[in-house]
Formats: sequence, structure tokens, C-alpha cells
Amino acid sequence: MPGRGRCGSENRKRCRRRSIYGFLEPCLLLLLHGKESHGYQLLEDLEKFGFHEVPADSSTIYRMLRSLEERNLVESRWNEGDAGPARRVYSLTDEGNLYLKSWVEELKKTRHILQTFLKKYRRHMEIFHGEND
Amino acid sequence: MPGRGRCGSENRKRCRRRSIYGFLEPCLLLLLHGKESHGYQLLEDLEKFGFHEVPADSSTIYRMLRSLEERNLVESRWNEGDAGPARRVYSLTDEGNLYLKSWVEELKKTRHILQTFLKKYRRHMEIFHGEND
DNA sequence: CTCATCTACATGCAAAATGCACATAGATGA
DNA sequence: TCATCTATGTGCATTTTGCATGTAGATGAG
Repeated sequence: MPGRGRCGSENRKRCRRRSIYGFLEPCLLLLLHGKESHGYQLLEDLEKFGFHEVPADSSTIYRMLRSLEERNLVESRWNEGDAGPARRVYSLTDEGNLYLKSWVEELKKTRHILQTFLKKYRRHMEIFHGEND
Repeated sequence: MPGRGRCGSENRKRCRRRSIYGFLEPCLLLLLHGKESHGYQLLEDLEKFGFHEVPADSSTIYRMLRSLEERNLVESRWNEGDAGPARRVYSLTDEGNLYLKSWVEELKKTRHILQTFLKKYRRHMEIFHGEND
């Protein structure tokens, strides 16, 4: 069931996200690495990264895939052979592979900044409250 | 010199960010933890987190601080005593302190997802190319 | 056969975040 | 006097994204 809310509780509207921005993009690229797939499948496979909630709406995923295709990072073909409605099957291009690689470098830096932040916070807590977490 | 470009090279326009979304918010809160400060100072102090480029424009920082104040997470007063132009000095409220704490929990989850992603990528590289990174 | 449901993809719209250009204004020193 | 630095802010356009909704073939129950 795609298109469901992402923010946990019911009637909250448009809550702040507080997660990695555009992280959907490298996730899709990595899922497509060495294994072609289609939007609806990718939506389900995103779970594998350990999100508590799906990090994006289905519409966002379809749009992201089209955006990747416009930038020649993935390519698509129609698969009408199998059961069910036709699917647009995406696969990674060589360029997309390189792009994924650059994303990984970026995410390593992000991890480092995150470490710095959390270390800094812990130090603060030790000084101000004698707590540690 | 605030207001400079953020994307490294010169003529590129509006490049994709590929970093943590809204990460500015917890950074500002942590910088204000136990030490009041003003926008222009905070802009410089952001370096301490190890960013390669400042993660936000000065206008974004000032707007973010106002937004935090509207949500009662920080409070401000005017400091006109010292040298130079008047500064709006912000300090963390109790509520803001709790909010920072919740941000930290969120960022720990983010760190975990990031680890999962990078591990998954490394595994792929080992399988597909015999490389490891 | 009919109809609800599931799978799959897509669009329209509005809200939110944010970069860039620019405005404002006091302080400072040449 | 005037350029420059510090400091805060606004206006505008672009990008991203959630939510609602549309379309359409496939599938199974009745």
C-alpha cells in the first residue's frame, strides 16, 4: 500500500523530517547496483536499509527514478511479459555507477561529521550533567 | 564574509546537496548548549563540526534561529553594549534542550542507517569487483 | 460477467527548505 | 568622507517532497 503517511502519528501534518536529505537517491542507486528493478519493488526493498519508516512517498520514488533517468544515471525499459500490470524496469548505467561511488564518498564524510556531532554532545552532557549516553 | 556560495566551484547553479537535511538545526542547538551566542558567531562556529563547506547560507541561519524562537526552543535578547553593531543573542530554553536530546536520538538512528548503507555498498563492491573500500 | 481489490505508475498542488542577490545600519579606520 | 567590516535581515525563485487523486491492467470472489 503505497502513499501512506510517513510521520508516525495520525493527524500531524507535514512534520519536520530530521533525517538524511536526498538519501533516497543513493539508496535507489545501490538497490539497482547489479540488479535491475522497478519502482514498486524498490519501494519495498528500501526497508533493507533499516528505516523505521519508509523514507519517502511512492510518488517521490517514481519521480526520483525519472530524474535519475534524465541525468543518464539509470535507464529503463517496459516489462510487459510477466504477470500483473506493466512495469518500468530500471537498471544502473556506468555513469550511475560512478555517481553512486561519489555518493558513497560524500556519505563517508557525513558519517564523520555525525560522529563529531555525537561526540561533542556526549562531552557536553558529561560536563553539564555528569550523564553519559 | 557571509552569503558566499556553497557548492565549491564557481558557475554551477543550485547543485544537489547530498548531505544531512536540516542538520543545521541540531548544530545550532548544540552550539547554544550552555553558551549563548549570536547568528554571525554561530555561522563561524559551525566549522567546528568538520564541514568542508559551511552547511548553510547566512540567511538560512538567521531564518532558522527565528524559527527556533517561534517554537520556543531558543530565546533571544539584544546585546547593544559591546563593540560593533547590535547583536541578537540567542540562548537555549529548557524545551530546546529536550528537543536537542530528541535530535540526538534521531541522529543515532541515522548513523545506524548510514552504517548499514556503507556496509551494504562495500559488500557489493567485494562481490562485483573484488574491490574493497 | 461484474465488481472490488491489488499492483504499478503517474500528475497536480501546496508547503517547506534554501541559495542568491540585495537591503539596512552601526562601527571603524584611513 | 568613504570604503570596509560586522551583523541582521528580506524578496524571490527553485527544488524537494507529502498528500490526494487519477489511470489502468490483472486477479479472484460471487
